[in-house]
Amino acid sequence: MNSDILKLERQLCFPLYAAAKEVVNRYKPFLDEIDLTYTQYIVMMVLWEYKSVGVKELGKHLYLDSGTLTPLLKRLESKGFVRRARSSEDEREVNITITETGERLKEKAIEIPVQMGKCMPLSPEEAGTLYTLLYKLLGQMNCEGET
Amino acid sequence: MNSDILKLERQLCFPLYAAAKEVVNRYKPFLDEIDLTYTQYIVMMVLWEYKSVGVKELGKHLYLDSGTLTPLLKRLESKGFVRRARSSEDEREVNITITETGERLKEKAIEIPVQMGKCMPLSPEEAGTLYTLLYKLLGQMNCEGET
DNA sequence: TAAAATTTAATTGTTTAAAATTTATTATGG
DNA sequence: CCATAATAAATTTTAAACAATTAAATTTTA
Repeated sequence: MNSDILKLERQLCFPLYAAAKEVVNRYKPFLDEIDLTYTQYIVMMVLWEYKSVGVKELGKHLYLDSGTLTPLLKRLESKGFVRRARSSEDEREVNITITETGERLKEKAIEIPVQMGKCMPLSPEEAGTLYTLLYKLLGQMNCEGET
Repeated sequence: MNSDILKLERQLCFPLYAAAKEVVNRYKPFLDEIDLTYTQYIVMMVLWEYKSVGVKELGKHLYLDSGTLTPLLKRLESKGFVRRARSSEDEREVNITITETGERLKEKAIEIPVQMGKCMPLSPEEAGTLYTLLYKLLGQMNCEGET
């Protein structure tokens, strides 16, 4: 009757799931100030870096698909941070381009990682280890080969 | 112009957020077989261990509130895995009790952590380190004292 | 004891997330 | 050239998550 296997505290998935939620929650007060949700924030991060990307490409960066991105990008567009336009070369593609307003948002956002860093109860070495392990997990997880 | 700070690959939050989603996704094919979502699965884990808990207590275990749990528990009840009943001592409280059907589900679920373990591209030591760091993060995160 | 404060779930509204389907466009094989 | 494949985004559906509010019950306190 080895049913300890199913205890919550034996799972690795649970602290991962819970910690991710908690961290996203800690961002909330800071993100509220610039009128972004966490997911909108990471979309903006990609745009601050690349200025213009297709929805598909954006999804590849963020591990998200059009079902999540389409409505989210429409909200970002209605806030004026982003412009959506079908590509002229390939009309199946929609290009997302950052606006001037979106660019200016970056100046306010720059403080967020700084503030959040202060909340992290991990040493730089621990944070580095965590980062490495998470990317290893993210990149190599495999239950009967896919994507 | 130090704007590298806002690059996606400089963030710790992002691999955490993305890895959590990926891991939950990997559970899906296994959980589909026993007709549970991931969140329903962790609720059942608590119930397999404690048999009966209040909504409040359940939320404390899982870092969830009644806004998430109430509809989820109603779904579990309609599947027959759980019974909901107001406490007679304190009628504000709702007690969640596992049913016989819910108990039997455990026998099928027992294979899931075993299967998932095989997908983990981490050594036992790495998994242990990750586990420790995640719980440290979960327990000690603090941006101007709260909960 | 009566009123105020607190606690507990439930409800409502918004956003995120993924699967499945649909629609439009582009690429390709015969 | 055309029928068919494949691709890209959008839409729909179901579920989760959280904030804010409401409603009911219990405790505190005046």
